[in-house]
Amino acid sequence: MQASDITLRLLERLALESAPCGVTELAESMGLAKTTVHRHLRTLQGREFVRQEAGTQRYEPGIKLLQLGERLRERFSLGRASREVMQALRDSSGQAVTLSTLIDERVIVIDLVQGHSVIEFGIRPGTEMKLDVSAHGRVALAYGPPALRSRLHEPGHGRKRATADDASSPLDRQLSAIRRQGWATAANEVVFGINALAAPVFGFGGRFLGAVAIVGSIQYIPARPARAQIDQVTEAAAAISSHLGWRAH
Amino acid sequence: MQASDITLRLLERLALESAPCGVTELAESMGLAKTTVHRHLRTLQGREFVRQEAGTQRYEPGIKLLQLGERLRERFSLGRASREVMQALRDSSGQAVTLSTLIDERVIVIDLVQGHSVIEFGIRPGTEMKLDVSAHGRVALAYGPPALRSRLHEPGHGRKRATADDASSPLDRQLSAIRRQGWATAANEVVFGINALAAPVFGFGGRFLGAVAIVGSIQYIPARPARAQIDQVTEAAAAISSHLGWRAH
DNA sequence: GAACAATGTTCCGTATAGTGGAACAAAAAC
DNA sequence: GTTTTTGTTCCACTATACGGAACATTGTTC
Repeated sequence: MQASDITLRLLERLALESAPCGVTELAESMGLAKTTVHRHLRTLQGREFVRQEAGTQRYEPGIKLLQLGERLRERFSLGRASREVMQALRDSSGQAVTLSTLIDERVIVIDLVQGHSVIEFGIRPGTEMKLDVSAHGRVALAYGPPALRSRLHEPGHGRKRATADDASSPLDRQLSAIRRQGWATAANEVVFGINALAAPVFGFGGRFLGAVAIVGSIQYIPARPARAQIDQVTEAAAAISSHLGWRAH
Repeated sequence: MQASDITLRLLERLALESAPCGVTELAESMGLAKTTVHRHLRTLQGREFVRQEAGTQRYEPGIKLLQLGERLRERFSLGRASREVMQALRDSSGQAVTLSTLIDERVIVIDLVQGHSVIEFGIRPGTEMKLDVSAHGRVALAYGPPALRSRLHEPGHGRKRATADDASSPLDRQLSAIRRQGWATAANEVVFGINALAAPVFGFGGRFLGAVAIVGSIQYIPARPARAQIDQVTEAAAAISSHLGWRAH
């Protein structure tokens, strides 16, 4: 569907841009006629998805996207109970807290409680985490559906493995270790100098739903975290799980 | 533009719904053929704006909207400096903190720091506040561009006034009072039992940018707030202003 | 201050591309 | 097992979106 597709591309483009855009500029970079772009912008404007800056006549995203995005946060989020637990974990650990869930077999960060440190780390909600080079991703691999593991072979998703189901491969040993201890870390993997400590969240019947993690400088979250820090995270994860109807034995 | 408009309406509809929707259901409620809806959903799916639930084949919003919405927060927000100040205000006041700004002459809540109370109030980012029956709105009226005041006469925007520019009208007296004291409240106006205390934020050259407010039960924020509480809010507003390049004399 | 080069916007003919009825397959309800 | 739902495909018609060219406004340059 051509027309609608152009509209969506335009919308996305405007939202990702950090300043208002002109018609000509957009038309050239998207390989379309000025007229076409203009007509699409009008349509988007009609539903308040974009607005036109008053002084200059350039276009920028409207508040509709903000409203819809905010609405979606609640829909994807694991209930508001998780927010309270996350804030408590932030207060006790002093680090930023992230919550991820599986959407279409991809690990997506859906919520973030900023840390109290001067320098704030921003893992934007909506960000996809790599499966095997992030704490969230490794927890998902260890506790999530087996189908996830096969995604590792897809291009762009982590290191290749020699054989498809080699139980003694380094990755599988890692995952067993994660299952045994109940948590995972990823020091210097996503960003150098940063570490994350994640633990799984389960729903009714023990179904894997996602992971909570604290994220911070490796100075505060060492590669081998302290017992107390680990307990804070695993207990927070267990607290969210119990709110969602699953009590660990 | 018909096709694009249908796509946008569908997108909005799906985002506002709280559960996945079926093709037939959508088609009937929007007065379109099943075929048409299906084709549009496919297009939306192609750009990851919607996804299809695995088990049942119903449609629901994808993560794209979440990502774009999150991106917009930063764009509309008054810099990340405001977040730190807002969190500090939340900690010192114990109440939820909201930040609003003017977009197209409308007062829009763009950021929210949740309070620590057991019951959390959720003024969702993206929400538009009424001009003369909210603390944010009244601050905008008092300090914002004069054009705002004329919007009061539009239908659905607050009480009508007898004459267009009656300097001695109750509203104008209210606004003068707000300018004199530097803050506004709105007890029991938006929601009964809830009060808000707002103060203006200025940018470079003293241009009005928006307002910060604490929001909470009238039990904690009385109709006539305590001096200390007022100072907390006005000082937070001044702190944000100074980050944005305007230092009150 | 006039000539210029940008911008966003409108007009309009043409051919593409989106619409919806009817038929399809595959589940869910009875 | 039958019936009624669901999501999906096929296809002919016509509405509809595309883009070239001309327009109206702005800001720039000499």
